[in-house]
Amino acid sequence: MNGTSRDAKRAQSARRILDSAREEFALHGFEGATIRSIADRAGVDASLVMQHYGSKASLFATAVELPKGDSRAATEHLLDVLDVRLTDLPPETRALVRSMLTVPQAEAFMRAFLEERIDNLAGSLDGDNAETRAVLIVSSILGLTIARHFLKLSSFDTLSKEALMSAAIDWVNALSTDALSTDANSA
Amino acid sequence: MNGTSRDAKRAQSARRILDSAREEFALHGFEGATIRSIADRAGVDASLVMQHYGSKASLFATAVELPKGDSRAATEHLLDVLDVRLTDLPPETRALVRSMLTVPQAEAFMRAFLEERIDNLAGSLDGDNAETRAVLIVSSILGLTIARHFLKLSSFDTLSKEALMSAAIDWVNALSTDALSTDANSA
DNA sequence: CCGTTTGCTCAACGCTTGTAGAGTGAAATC
DNA sequence: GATTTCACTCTACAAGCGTTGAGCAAACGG
Repeated sequence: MNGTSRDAKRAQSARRILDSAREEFALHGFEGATIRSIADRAGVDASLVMQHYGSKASLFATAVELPKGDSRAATEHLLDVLDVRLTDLPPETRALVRSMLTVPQAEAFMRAFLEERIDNLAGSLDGDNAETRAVLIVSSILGLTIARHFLKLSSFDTLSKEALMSAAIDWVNALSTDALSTDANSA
Repeated sequence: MNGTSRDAKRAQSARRILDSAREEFALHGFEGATIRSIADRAGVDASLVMQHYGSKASLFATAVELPKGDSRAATEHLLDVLDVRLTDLPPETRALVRSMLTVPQAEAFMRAFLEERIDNLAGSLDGDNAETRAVLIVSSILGLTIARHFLKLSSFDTLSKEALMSAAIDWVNALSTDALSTDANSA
């Protein structure tokens, strides 16, 4: 009448596999990570990975699934995002970003995600050119994320997180409060 | 006594292969592009690619080699960079960026490139926190480039290039002229 | 204690990949 | 015009990949 020992064991290994997948995808991307490397990391045979998740693609899809309910993106929330992006990234986010330039599926997912972010942000910005400024903000945070966590530019070791946050906040505020002129000294 | 017909033909096919390689690497990244797909695009056998460039890795290295002599990066030049990043990217740059998240070699190359850019820019900026602002500028241009040319966010279709340039210039100017306060209303 | 179920491993497949070497046919040399 | 040279193709190989199905041992239900 137990009924938990077997199921629990299966669920546990499924979880271990998923965690390993996230880490491998985060480290090496979709193509770089192999079913075997994921299985090895989980201390398990490669076949078991298939039996649990069907295919490498669907494993990636579930590994990259974001925690959900993240759709509020007002300006104040933006600072939290910025904070997170400057400190640490969860493995599922790292996995998604790592593969977005080489895997069409990940690219599409990322595009949809960022476009939603831009729409929400543009809606909560006052003044002219709301969408333009929203695009600028979201793109810049993306660039900051990549430079910091993937390219690991040495400046991020040297500079304090506080200095970066402070400058970034000022700059986001500049864009958020419509402090922009409509004319500039172009070359 | 001719001596040019054969050499010329060889040089010509080498060139065609290199162009094909750049395009394939730009489209699919290092791992996604195959020697065979490159050879096919060049209308040539896969073995010839090897005989010309030795290995896939060295082909990628030469395909990604930037035109050289691009090391001046003053603030005014920044606007040109921004302009280029918002209009079109040469295939070698696309190839490099495409693979920078999955190929360690490309990642290292990109890091070195951006760090040099940051150093130069920081040197030519006045005021406090020059390096912090330089990091912010360079990272943001990177993000803009990725969002525009790789993720192809729909906003870039809607918005005019001029509007984006104008906003981006204002914003770069804001960062360039030290118009930042050192305090902000954080959450 | 028996028969069944089932989480897991083993061994193997078909395919694609980068790469190597033999072969071919036309251009260059004499 | 015979011989050499060489740009190029053909064929093949070894390794790695995702994926599959048979088999095993432990957990279950009676």
